[in-house]
Amino acid sequence: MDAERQTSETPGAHTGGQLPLYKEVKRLLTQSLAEGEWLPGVALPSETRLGERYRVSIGTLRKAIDELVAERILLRHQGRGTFVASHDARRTLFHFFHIVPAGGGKEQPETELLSFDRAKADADAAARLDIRQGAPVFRIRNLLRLAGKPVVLDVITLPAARFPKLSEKVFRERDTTIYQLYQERYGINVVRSAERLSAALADRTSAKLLGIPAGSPLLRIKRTALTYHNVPVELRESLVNTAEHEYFSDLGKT
Amino acid sequence: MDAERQTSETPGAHTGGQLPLYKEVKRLLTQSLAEGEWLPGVALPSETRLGERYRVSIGTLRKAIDELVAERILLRHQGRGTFVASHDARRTLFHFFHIVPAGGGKEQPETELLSFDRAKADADAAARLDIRQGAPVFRIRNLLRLAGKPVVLDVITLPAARFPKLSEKVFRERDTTIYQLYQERYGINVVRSAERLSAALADRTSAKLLGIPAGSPLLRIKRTALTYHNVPVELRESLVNTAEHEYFSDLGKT
DNA sequence: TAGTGGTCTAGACCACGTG
DNA sequence: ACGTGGTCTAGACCACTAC
Repeated sequence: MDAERQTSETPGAHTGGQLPLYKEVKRLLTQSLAEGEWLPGVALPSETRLGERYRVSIGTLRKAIDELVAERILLRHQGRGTFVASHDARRTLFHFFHIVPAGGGKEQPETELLSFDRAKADADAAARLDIRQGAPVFRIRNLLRLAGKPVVLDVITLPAARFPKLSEKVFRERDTTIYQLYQERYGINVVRSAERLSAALADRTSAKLLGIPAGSPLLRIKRTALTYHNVPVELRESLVNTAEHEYFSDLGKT
Repeated sequence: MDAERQTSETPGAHTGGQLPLYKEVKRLLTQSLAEGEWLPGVALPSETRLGERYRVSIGTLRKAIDELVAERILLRHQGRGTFVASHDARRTLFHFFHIVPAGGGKEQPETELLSFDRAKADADAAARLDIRQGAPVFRIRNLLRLAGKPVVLDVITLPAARFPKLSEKVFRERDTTIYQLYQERYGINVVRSAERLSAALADRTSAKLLGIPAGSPLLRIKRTALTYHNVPVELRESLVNTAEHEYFSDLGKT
């Protein structure tokens, strides 16, 4: 792999360091991804070539890629190549939008921008975004409709430092998903999210926007979206009217 | 692997069938697990021995086990062996109990049995448990306390056919987790769960049990618990007071 | 010391997608 | 026909655990 590791002459004896070689390769691959060497949607060099680049056997290289594929950071297509996962509408829907009709199936939400503001990070947001308290953030509120009916109210918090020159205009005129916007305009690829759920009652404002009586029960979702190396890039608090929809969670799924 | 597959003499040419060899090995391993050949907590034969048993190379055998480990059905311990995942209190807490204090940390819940009844499966339960409508089921209601305070109200539905001679006494006298009970008494090992969440309002009964005002918002969790081969074995509907707790969901976590 | 899983390598062949 | 990922094998050595 590197000079220190290459001292041994016998094959299969490369465990000199404490970190397995394939983990190191994975780290280097992730780093290249984070630096934008391979952009979302494009194919990586072939496994043979990557093996040569990192001076590891193809088996070791594959093991590194295996893990990135398991984390849905890379996608393999037999006969075509290995690709950087890209935020098309389908991926966002399947991996980051967990609201489904109670009956089953899955539909693409339509988004309506309600407001766009600048603000300062409070203590909680700062901690979760790993920025300092009081740092400038953008606050975006959206209303999401499913089958034409309002179902979700989103409040998004973005660290302004990572999204230079973001404006209401950009948000209003986009015709892509929000994660596609981050990706295309800022090179930020959201690869994972962690969510905490609770129940709440609709206040007057939320109720009116969602077209339900005040005091109706709502599902509250607090999400942290992460990019490569588990760096947080977005906070989102969603209020969901679960009268006709549900949040679907299936861990351990193969 | 089998006669048909062994016709080829050259190594590395075993892809005669449509299913990869390691998938077939995985299926056979899962089958042995489901049949109780290796019980929860015990070590499987060594990889070398299993490779001989299924007449595959150790690499292929390991790839089959890799997937079962990723699904948390097996556990590997370097130097000790590969073990069947077992429902001790810790595993249940970490992999099947997603309620955490809003502040963080994780605590073991105490369970109080509220009622134990026989009933007939309605259409929905029958469909989810893959049994016929009207088939006999057990219905168990539990109150779960965290740090001494009531937080969760559980209604469990079990297909009676899979749990012969289950009685209130058994449930009342257990000093283990419920999934340990299934495991030890019925040889049923819950390995995965799928959950659907929504928000609801506390009715009078629930409110009284949880010590909150009627009309308080509650998180409703509908869980299907599955054993090997994704066979459903338990339904559970939980009502959670999320005033001081949250449901934690982290898909895609490595 | 012996046995187990963990890592790494090298090479052959198969299946798929593209031209 | 060619290049890509997918499967399978065989063997060497390392790291950990138990005795």
